Amino acid sequence: MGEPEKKGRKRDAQATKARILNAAKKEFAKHGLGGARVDEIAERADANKRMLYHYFGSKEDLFRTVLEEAYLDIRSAERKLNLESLSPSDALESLVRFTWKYYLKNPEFITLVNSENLHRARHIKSLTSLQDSTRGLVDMVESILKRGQETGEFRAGIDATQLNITIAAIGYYYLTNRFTGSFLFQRNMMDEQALEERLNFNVESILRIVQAP
Amino acid sequence: MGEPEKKGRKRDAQATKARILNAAKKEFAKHGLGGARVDEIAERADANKRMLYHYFGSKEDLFRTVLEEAYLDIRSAERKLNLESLSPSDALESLVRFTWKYYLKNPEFITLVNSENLHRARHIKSLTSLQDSTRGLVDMVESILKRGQETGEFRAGIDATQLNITIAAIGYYYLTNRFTGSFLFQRNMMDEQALEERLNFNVESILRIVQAP
DNA sequence: AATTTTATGCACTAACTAGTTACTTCTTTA
DNA sequence: TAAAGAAGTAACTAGTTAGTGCATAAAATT
Repeated sequence: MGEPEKKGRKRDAQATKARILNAAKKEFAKHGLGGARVDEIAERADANKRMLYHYFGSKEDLFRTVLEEAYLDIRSAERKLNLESLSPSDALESLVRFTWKYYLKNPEFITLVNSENLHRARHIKSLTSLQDSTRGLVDMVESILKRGQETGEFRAGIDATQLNITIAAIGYYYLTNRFTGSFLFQRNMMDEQALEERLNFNVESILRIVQAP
Repeated sequence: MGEPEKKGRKRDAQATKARILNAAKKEFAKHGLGGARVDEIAERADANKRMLYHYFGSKEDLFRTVLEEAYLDIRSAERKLNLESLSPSDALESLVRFTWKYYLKNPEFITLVNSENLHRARHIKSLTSLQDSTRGLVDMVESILKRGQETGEFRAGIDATQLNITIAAIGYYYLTNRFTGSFLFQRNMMDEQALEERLNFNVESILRIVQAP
């Protein structure tokens, strides 16, 4: 009864906008940009389609906003890890574990990124804020690598962007292809033990890649 | 003038089927299952839509056939590598390089797999032949790992499926996300030098993951 | 040559979809 | 409290889309 009923609900632009955005994220993640239905988004947001167009302009503009929020959210969460305060190895391990868990808890992120790449990244092209926060992530890894070289833990000459891509890749690929993978490999890639094994394999892989001989 | 004109073309079921399949692969890869247009496929195949339904039953059945062919093709190409005749390290390096080049030359493969995973792998679920050929690939890697342990090149306890997934991941992720990546990292991920650097990074990564201390 | 089977083409439909028009209701503030 | 503006709704439109009915043409078979 504490839930706001549609009839009795007070007018609240912010809240309506947020509901639409949230419903859109789910719908776009589930069906991709092409497969998503504007009517479905409006209905699931418990809002009117006219409101959706009022606040977001078009289906594609809505998609752009959803993408922007998704990217800003993961980059913001990464910054909160405070990797500077950890040893280089621990910092890298933390990042691998965080990335994995973020993908696991936010499976929409992966599908949204896939969809945006199907459309050749044309929606985010105008969002330079995303470039800045990405630069921040690369800098963070670069500084970890530098510290690791200084302590002698890590070898020299590792490209921070390449390592970043690899850290994302080994989690992302496993999870985005979990449906075909579970069928083809004939093992349930999503049961608890399988997930734990994969994460451990990934942590070990990244550390082996950077470790000094 | 040597090209078969639509009017004068002799009837050839096999050829028509193949043209439709080829056009479908391109269309599905470009727009995903949901975004692909049946009319467009028929037109690009220089065939009639009626033929498409005659041979393939439905859009989804056509998609299934395209997927099956794509998977069988990569698995078949992998088998031809003859990795058994190489040293364990060389075999693994060959597999990494081959996988990368296959994705690069067949970008539709990646998009098709992404699309199938968006649909929770429901189309390939009936195709047990794909499970068999996947099993073959895992066995191949397993045998390389075993040989490597025997020669002392590789450490023990590496899971062949995990390694397989990682080999695919580090190439696949880079290429499927090349559009968002090029924008976010502000570097052209597809220029010749970038591709070469990535491939070298990947070969080195895989070898470091398996190498004995 | 007659008959059957397979390949091809056009025109149609029923359902769906992004976006809009025209309107009402609530909230704020001059 | 009256007016202005913001929030919300229902019904509609114009264009698409997957899939089909039906007729015909070319091979294959008898």
